[in-house]
Amino acid sequence: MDSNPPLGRKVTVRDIAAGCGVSRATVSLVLRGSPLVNKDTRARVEEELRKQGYVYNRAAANLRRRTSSSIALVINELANPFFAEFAAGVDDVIGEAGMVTLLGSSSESPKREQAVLGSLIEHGPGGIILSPAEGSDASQVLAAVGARTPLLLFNRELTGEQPEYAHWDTLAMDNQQGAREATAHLIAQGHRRVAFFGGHRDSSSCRQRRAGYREAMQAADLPVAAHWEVECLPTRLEAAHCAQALFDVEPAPTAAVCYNDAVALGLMHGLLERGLAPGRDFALTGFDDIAEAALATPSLTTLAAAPRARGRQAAQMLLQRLREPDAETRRIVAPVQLVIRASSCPPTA
Amino acid sequence: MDSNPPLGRKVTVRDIAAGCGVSRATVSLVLRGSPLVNKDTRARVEEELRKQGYVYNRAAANLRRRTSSSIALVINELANPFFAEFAAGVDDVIGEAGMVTLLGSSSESPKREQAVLGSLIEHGPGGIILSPAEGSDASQVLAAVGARTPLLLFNRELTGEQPEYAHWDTLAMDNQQGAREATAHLIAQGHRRVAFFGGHRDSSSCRQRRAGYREAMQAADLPVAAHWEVECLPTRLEAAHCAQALFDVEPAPTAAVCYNDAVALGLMHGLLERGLAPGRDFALTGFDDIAEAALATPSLTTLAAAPRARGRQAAQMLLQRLREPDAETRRIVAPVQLVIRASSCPPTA
DNA sequence: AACTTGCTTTGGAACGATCCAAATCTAGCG
DNA sequence: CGCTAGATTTGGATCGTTCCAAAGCAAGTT
Repeated sequence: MDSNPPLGRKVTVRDIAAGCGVSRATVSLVLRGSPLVNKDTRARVEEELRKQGYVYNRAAANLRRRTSSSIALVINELANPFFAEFAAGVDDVIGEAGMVTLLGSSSESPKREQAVLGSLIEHGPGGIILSPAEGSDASQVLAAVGARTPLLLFNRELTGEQPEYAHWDTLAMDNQQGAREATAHLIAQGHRRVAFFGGHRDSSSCRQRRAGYREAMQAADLPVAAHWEVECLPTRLEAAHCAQALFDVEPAPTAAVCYNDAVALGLMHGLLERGLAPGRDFALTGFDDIAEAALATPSLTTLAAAPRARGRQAAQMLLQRLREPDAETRRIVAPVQLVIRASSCPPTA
Repeated sequence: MDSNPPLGRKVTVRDIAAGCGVSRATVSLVLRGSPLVNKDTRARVEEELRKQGYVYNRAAANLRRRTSSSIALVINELANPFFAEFAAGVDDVIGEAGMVTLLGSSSESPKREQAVLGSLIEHGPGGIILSPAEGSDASQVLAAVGARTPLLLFNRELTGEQPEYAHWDTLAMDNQQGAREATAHLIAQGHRRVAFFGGHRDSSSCRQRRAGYREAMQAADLPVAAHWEVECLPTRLEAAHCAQALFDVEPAPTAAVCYNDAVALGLMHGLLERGLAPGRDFALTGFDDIAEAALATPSLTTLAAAPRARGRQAAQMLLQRLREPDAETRRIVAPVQLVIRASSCPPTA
C-alpha cells in the first residue's frame, strides 16, 4: 500500500497521486485550495502531501499558467542605507503578496545594470523596479527589458528620450519642495544670506533641489550670490574640504541648505576646523534623514524621505500595474518632510 | 518567407525555428553555444533571434534540465547597514556566476523566517544563505527547507540541536579573537581595570565576545570585578543610560571593551554627560566598524568585520558546495581586524 | 427505465526548453 | 558504386504543473 518513496528525485504531484489513489488533476486542485474537491479526498491528499514532504514547484506551475510570481528589484547601490531601507520596504510588500524579489545591484554602472537586467528578465519577473545607475539610458533599458514587462522607475530619471511606447510608472521624491521648505525655514529663522551647498551639477536630484532653493530665495526677495552655490562630490570628506569656498568672498552666508545629510555632516566638520560652531555661529540643513542626523552634535535639521515607506509604495504601485496592465501611466512625486532639529539656529545677533 | 510575428505571445524557440527553417533542437544548441552546429546555421539562427527579440526562458530550461540558476538569501534585518553590505557582497558573486539572488527578509522574527523560507524554497533555489533571526530553531529551519537544498548559515547559530543529517556549512565571525585583541590592546595601553560593556546574555555573539575579553584579562593576570560586566540592550540610547553602572562601585574601570559600535557610541554619550571625555579620561573600543566609527569624536577603535567581503565569501562557499554536494561540511570562522583609532587612549596618569 | 442535475474526478494535451537516439548529409576510400 | 567515418540536424519524449472537455456517480424526477 505504501508507494515507493522517491529516492534522489523530488516529490511531485504524480507521487502524491499514486500514494493516495487519485489523479494528478485532483492533487493539483487540492494544492490550489479549489472548492471543487470533496472534503474527505482533500483530507486524504493533504495527509499524503505532509507524509511525503512535498514541495510545490512554482516554476513549473508558472510555465503552464503563463504567470509570474516574482518581481525584479535593481538597485544602483545596495550598500547605501537609504536604498537598503528601500529594498527592505519593497520586499515586505512583495512578500506579503506571496511573491518573491529577485535582487540585482548595479553598483552605479549603467553597463552592469544592462547585464543585471538581462539576466533577471530571463527569469520572467512579472515586473521590475529600477533605481537607475547614474547615466543610465532610456533606450538601453528598453532594449534590455523589452516592452512586455512593466517597469517602475524610482528616484532618478533616465537620460535620453523615454520611448513613448514604453509606458513606465515613476516614483520620485519631491526634491524641489523639500529644498524650498528647508530654505524657507532658514529664512524664517532670520537668515538673509543663505547658501546652497554640495551636490553634483549633472544629477537630476541636485538640479531639483537647487531649483527649490532658488524659488524660496526669490519668494523672499533675497538675492543669490554666485559663490553661494558651491558644487562638490556628495561625500563627507569632500564637503569638509569645500567648506572654505563659502567664506572666500564677502559677504559670506550665515546659513546653508545642503544637498544631503552626508554633505551637511561634512560641512559641520569643515566649519569646526574654521572655528565656527555649527548650530550656533552657522545654520544648516541636510536631506535624507539618515540615522546619524538625529545623533550628530548639533542634531541635524533635515528632510525625511522615509525610504522604507517609499519601498512599500513602489512595490504597491507595481502590483497595481500588474493588476491593471492597461491603466494609465502613473507618475507619483512623494512629499518629503522637514524635521527641525538643532542645526538650523537663528543667525547670531 | 516571414513567419507571422507572435502577437500577445512571447517569442519561443519554436518561433525562431520556424522563422529560419531549422528544428527547435538546433535553435536550442545555438542558444547554449554548442560547437556541434554549423557556422552558417548558427549565424542564421542568431540573426533571427535578434530580429524577433527572443528572450530565453530560464525557468523552462531549469525544469527540463533539473537545475537551478538562483540562490536564496534570507537576512534577519536588511535595513541594518551591516547586512545590507553583506547582501551586496553576496549578490556580486552570485551575479558574476550568472545566477540570480532571491531575496527575503525576516525582520528578526523566526515565524516570518519560516514563511519566507517556505515561499523561497518553492522557487527551487540551488542553495540558501541564511542569517538567522534571533531565536530561530534548527529543526524548524530543516522542516522549511528540507534536507535536499544546501544551506549556509551566516553570523549566528540556530537554537536547538542541529539535525545531523542536515550538513550545513557555516560562516561566522571570530568574535572571541576580536574581543581578545581589543582587550589586549587596552591592556597594552596601560589599563588594568577594563570593563566589558553592553550586549545581551542570550546572544551567542555576546557570549563569545565576553569569553574573549575574559581570556585576555586572565592572560594578563588581571582580575574581573563583577560590576565590570554590564549588560544592556545593544542600542545607543540604552548604552548611554547604563553608563552609570560602571561607576557605581569602586574601583571603577578606566577602559571598556564594548559589545559593538552602537553601544560604544552610546557609552561615549553617557560619559560626556558625567563630565568624562572619552578618548582622554576613559578608553573604549567597539565592534563592527560601522561608517560612523571613523567619524565620531573621538574616532572609535573597533573591530572591522568587512561585511561585503563576508558576503562574497558566503556566496563563494555556497557555490563551492553546489559544485561538490558531497564534500565535507565546512565551518569557517572569519578573523576580524582591530582598527586602532583615537578612543583607545592610555589611562590618565 | 430513461433522464436530468449537481457534485467530483479524470486522462490527455499543453507551457518552453532540453535530451537522446536515430536520421541525414557530406566526403573519402577501395 | 557501395561503404564507412565524421559532421550536422532532427523528431519525439520529457521535466512538473495546470487546463479542458468529458466522464463517472449518486440521488431525484418524470
